[in-house]
Amino acid sequence: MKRFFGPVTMADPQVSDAEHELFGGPLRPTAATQEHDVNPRTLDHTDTLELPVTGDGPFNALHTFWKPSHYATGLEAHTESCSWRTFRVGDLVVGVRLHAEDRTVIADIYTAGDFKPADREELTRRLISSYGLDEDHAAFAELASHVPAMREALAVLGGMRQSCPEDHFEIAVIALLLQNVTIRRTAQMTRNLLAHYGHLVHFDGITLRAWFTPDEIAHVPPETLKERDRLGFRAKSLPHYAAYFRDHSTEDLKAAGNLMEAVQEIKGVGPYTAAVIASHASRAPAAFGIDVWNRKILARRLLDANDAAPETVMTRLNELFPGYAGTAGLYLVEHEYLTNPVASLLRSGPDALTAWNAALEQTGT
DNA sequence: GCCCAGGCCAGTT
DNA sequence: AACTGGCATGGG
Repeated sequence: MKRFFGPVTMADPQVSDAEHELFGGPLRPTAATQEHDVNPRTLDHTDTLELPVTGDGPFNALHTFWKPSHYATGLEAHTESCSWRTFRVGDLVVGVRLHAEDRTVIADIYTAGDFKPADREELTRRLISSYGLDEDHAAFAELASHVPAMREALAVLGGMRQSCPEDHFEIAVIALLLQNVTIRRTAQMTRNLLAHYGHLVHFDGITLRAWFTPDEIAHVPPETLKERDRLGFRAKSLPHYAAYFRDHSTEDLKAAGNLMEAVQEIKGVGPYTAAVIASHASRAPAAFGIDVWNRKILARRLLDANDAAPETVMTRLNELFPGYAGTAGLYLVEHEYLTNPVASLLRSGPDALTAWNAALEQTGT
């Protein structure tokens, strides 16, 4: 460990703000920040998948892969024409480079060590599902085309699908970290968890983080999550999340009669987090997790008010887009951020990649 | 100091 | 069932 400034104590555990600066956020003073050089694990090109978009309706590759409203995690990076993303497939860490040619998504796969046929099949299913490549989109497009408040969003984003490269556990953790904090705090907690328990990989010229599995974090005591990772009251919840998703496979969850109710048995999962899991990982188009952020956006766009009660907003959303509240909310929120994205596209070219990689590799463990 | 963030829970009416 | 205070933390 390199120490640039004074002693590093247990009370000085946060990761640096180097990548935060890269991602465009304001900087806090970093006088005593500890900086480590971390060697990412190199993944090799092992496969190429060609995935046709089989669902009907238009397909918008850029805005399916990249969502302007999503905060930076280091798990993915995007340029105008190409995206990189990590996936956990069982215990494997997989790097994927995505681009689209018309209605075919081409996924170059990078792994360390053996990549079995079963892994290939699982990743194929995962990619198709994560980006909704087999989902019909025409019905929503038709419905939305008749709602004036949606017209502009549909014109610019049409063909965008819900994206959720996260599995149920991963998206549940994201939603947990969003609870009752600013995005700045969410990003801080995400950086801490991924730096401390995730993986750093390098493939196709880019360095990215990868998630931890439930097994890899289930043993971490709440005190550590609170004091070292700055999770606040969420520190008590994360171990419950890890245990639940360790013990309930994706197949179990799909078989659950009512997923929204089922996951609320987890301590720290309420209506909002359950709806995020359902609408994202389970891709339920009618589910929408309403929070103080999207509530205000939807109040302006659907009710011509600066804010409104959540029930009022949900009633309006459901009456305008029956069966598609989640999809409609997605379009309106992404449109809100399109001209001023939370995490911008990477410029194409070696300089931008070099800066990106350096920021991730200097962030502490 | 006080208030608010991309909520949830346990304890009261 | 519907309210309420407390929970952690950091920025404005």
